[in-house]
Amino acid sequence: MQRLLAHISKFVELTEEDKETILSIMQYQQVKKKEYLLRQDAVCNANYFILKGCFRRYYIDEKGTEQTIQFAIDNWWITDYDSLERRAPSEYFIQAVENAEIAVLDKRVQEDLFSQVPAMERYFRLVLQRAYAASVQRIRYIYDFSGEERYNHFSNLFPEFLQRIPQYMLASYLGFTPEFLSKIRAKKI
Amino acid sequence: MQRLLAHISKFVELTEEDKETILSIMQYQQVKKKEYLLRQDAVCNANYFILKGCFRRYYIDEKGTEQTIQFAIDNWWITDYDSLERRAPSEYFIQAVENAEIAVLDKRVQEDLFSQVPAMERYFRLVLQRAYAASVQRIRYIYDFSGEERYNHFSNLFPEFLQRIPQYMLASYLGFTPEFLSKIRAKKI
DNA sequence: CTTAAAACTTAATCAAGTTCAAGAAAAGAC
DNA sequence: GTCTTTTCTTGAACTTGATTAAGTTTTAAG
Repeated sequence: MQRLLAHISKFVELTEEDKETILSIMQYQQVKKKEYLLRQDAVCNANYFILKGCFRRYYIDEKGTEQTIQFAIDNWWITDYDSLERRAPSEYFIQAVENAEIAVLDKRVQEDLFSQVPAMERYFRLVLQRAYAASVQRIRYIYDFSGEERYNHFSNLFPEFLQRIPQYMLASYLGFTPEFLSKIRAKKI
Repeated sequence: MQRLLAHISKFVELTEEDKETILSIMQYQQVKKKEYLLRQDAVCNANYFILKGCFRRYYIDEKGTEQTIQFAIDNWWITDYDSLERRAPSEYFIQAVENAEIAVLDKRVQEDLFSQVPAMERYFRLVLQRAYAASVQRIRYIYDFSGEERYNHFSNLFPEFLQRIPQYMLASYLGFTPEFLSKIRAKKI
């Protein structure tokens, strides 16, 4: 859980008391590969901070294919904010891509955390600001670059990551089919 | 400026004192069509709330073409969070698409606002949560639907909007060329 | 009212990526 | 270790949308 406190401390100042409050309100949890934190049609009940490992958020499209819309690794939060906030059934699955350790912030105690540690409100504002900017940047990548260019860019940024995830997950994340990814890779060799 | 207070009040509770503080810190401003709030290579100095009118955020791609990455209308905020927060030169232009009225939150007084009205920190957290969810949803639209489907969806959601903006701006926002938009429209008639 | 600039249309050609289908390789389960 | 399931590959036919270039319409300016 020290990773979580370290991450928060990069954005806001925390007293020792704040740290204890955070640790008392959030839950440490181990998650096995392929386990779910959220399934389609369920209401999302928590925000999850990844201490170690990798998760993905995906949905099933009209053709019945899984489409990965987000990957999250160490030091990222993953949730469905829309379902979490509106208490509405989610369209998404959140699944562990590999064995992982997480810190859980349950919706029912989220408000307690904000009132006891007001700095956390600021922390989430800053984290969301980054997430929003990254998401807009991703739209720009989709518009500006071809599938092959996006693959090259991704594999340069996260070379070790390529080994950890199945190609069909990466293909849908990058916005093309697994067959096309296969062809891109064939070209390199 | 009452529109701004009304919008904030939808997310958090404000006392009369809070309202006065907000009004004293934020600046009302009129903007003419085609005027800029931000230009490429400048550092973004404020977050802008649109009281009335329409703005767009765009960049110039390698081919020298303007690509509109965001539209913002009444009751939305527009800025470049990345430039604003990191104090780095922006890659974007923010321009009025039509005559507009805005409320300006200057970066230099933003912290004063948050310390005097802590509810604003929460308000921005909630606004950013929505903006982030909307941006991810947009990626999903790009992946799931064809250009024609995205145009139909947009024109059903914002029929009056189609009349207000030039087609080349909409085409780049939806992720295709003006020529292609022209073809889609020709098919309908 | 006239002219220039900005925005839009049309059509032919081309490239990027999908679909479908079949087979090969890797990874888990027993 | 073998069997089953999951993941990856290959190729042919097809679709969507980009590009280029010329012409038309609309808007704004003097």
